[in-house]
Amino acid sequence: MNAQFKKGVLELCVLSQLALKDQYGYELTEAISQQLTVATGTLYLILRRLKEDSYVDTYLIESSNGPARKYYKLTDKGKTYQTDLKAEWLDFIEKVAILI
Amino acid sequence: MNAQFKKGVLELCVLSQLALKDQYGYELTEAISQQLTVATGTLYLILRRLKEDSYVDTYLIESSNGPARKYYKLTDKGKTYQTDLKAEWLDFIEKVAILI
DNA sequence: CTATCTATGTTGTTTTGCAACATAGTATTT
DNA sequence: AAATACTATGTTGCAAAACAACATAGATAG
Repeated sequence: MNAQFKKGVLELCVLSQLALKDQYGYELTEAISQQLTVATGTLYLILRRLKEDSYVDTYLIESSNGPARKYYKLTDKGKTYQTDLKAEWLDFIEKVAILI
Repeated sequence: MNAQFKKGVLELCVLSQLALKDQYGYELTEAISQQLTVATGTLYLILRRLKEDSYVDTYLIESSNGPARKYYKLTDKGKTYQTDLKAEWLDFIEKVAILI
């Protein structure tokens, strides 16, 4: 899969998945991997960026079958960002459709 | 406009524009700028890459109002690449649509 | 006790677009 | 003649983001 296509869009995918419900990193990796190939480390980089920019908050929950899970939750700022970024994406692919 | 969204897609836009007809750099810049904001230097970098990879050939034509124009023409390899890349793009945005 | 699955994280590399700058021919205005 | 603007091509340094590879660690099955 063309790695360049994903630039910026993976972030939107993560935000949109978190808009559905709080999820932990590994869970997100599996959800997104059903559609797109993505390196495991990449998701954690995106999540760290999102937290640094206050788009998400995190909380730990114990797991019965492995290490504790770090859940990610959209902040209000994150919800706004997700809405804006999605609109920008839809506008973008429309304009590309005209060109190609 | 989100610069990251463009990664890889600008190349497809250039290839698709050249699939319509041979064009010179400045002409391509104006055509693509009608839909997407793009720095002038960026187009020339893409065109150089495409030539290095033998996706396009070039030829010079004199101009009556300015310097000579370097026209870019898709090679057979370039046509195949354009078709494949377009299919990959359409598949990609479909998968993103499921996630967001 | 070794392998496997779950789970999170770091580091170095590569690709690509952007801003800024450089060059140059032609035409128009001052 | 000089300055400005438009057309046209190109280079350089920088920043963003994904990838591959690696590191860590708890729980469980063989």
